[in-house]
Amino acid sequence: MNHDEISKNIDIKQFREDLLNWFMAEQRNLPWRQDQDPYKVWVSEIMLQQTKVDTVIPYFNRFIDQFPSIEALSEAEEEKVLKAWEGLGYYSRARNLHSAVKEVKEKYGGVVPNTPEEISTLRGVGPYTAGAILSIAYGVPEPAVDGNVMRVLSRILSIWDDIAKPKTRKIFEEAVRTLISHDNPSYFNQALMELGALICTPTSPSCLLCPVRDHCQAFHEGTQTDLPVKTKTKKQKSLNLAVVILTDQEGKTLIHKRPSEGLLANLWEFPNIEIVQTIKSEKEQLTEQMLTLYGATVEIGNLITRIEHVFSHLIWNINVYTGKLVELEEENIMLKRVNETEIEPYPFPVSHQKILKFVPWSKYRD
DNA sequence: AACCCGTGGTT
DNA sequence: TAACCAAGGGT
Repeated sequence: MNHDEISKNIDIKQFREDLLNWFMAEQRNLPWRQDQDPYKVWVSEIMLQQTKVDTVIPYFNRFIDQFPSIEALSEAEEEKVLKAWEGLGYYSRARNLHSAVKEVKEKYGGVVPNTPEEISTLRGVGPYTAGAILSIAYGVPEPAVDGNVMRVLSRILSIWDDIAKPKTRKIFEEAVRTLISHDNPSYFNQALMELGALICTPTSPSCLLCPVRDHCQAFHEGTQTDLPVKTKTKKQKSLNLAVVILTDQEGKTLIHKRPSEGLLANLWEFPNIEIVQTIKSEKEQLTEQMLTLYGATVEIGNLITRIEHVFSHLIWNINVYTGKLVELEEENIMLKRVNETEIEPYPFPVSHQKILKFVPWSKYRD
């Protein structure tokens, strides 16, 4: 959709004016809108990926409090960064941000780069985030196309391409390049997203309150709830896990650091295995696998609870057992023996925070 | 391109 | 309640 096709249906100048006037009057007062510090804009944009504003606010405030600058974050230990991210999900965002901030410190003298080419090389900064930081922090007229923008513009411009397809984003980027205000790219991009969050919502948009409904083709044609077109996602797969809370002779409990790649990378958990359908019981499988995986000789006790945890793409059905640690072949960096007072610094995913509630700490408290 | 990667709120 | 949704990126 090029400039001529768009200007045929829309008075672009009037559209910008209506959108910006609405944003200046109605924008929410958010912590990352206090200033245009590129570092804070960056942190907020990473946290806001696939995550609601209300969820991000407390995390953002604590994170900036703890790591107020590029300098501070670049000197932090990864374990501390993951702990600050604990519960937010998509933990590779935290590890990528940490790594990219170190790179900005070393390679760019601590100054976030202000060109699309340079900023896009940073880990975790894709097309959306690059455009968001450049426009919001530096006033560069780059598109920042997220789910909101695709929903809003699919309605305004009556675009029926499937927004689930990766290449569709380019269509919207071209549209934004035509529409964007060069006087205020920051407010223009934020206004499109704010409109998507507050007015032009997915299921029941508040068209009667919309500042740009006069420009909206979908509103004119009554197709606003048919747009955007988005094909279905496939449903999650289910996995059966057995977790064991192993207690040693001193009454300490064993925790394990997950691998540095894949699901919940570098987070801590209780020893666990995937249960497969065989003749062997769960307890037998646990006993064997604890030896194979951890070099741990164990006696499995009772099933103490069952927990379900839903991820975006899979479901864990977890059976939680108690157990005794009889012998550990070797002490390992990836294995730690902890008691209740020592557990706090370790970052756990929410799935294991649920399990944490069932650890029988009281059994060996003095 | 298709799949992996979390979590919590809404419908 | 199952499905959907939210300021996406990496592989």
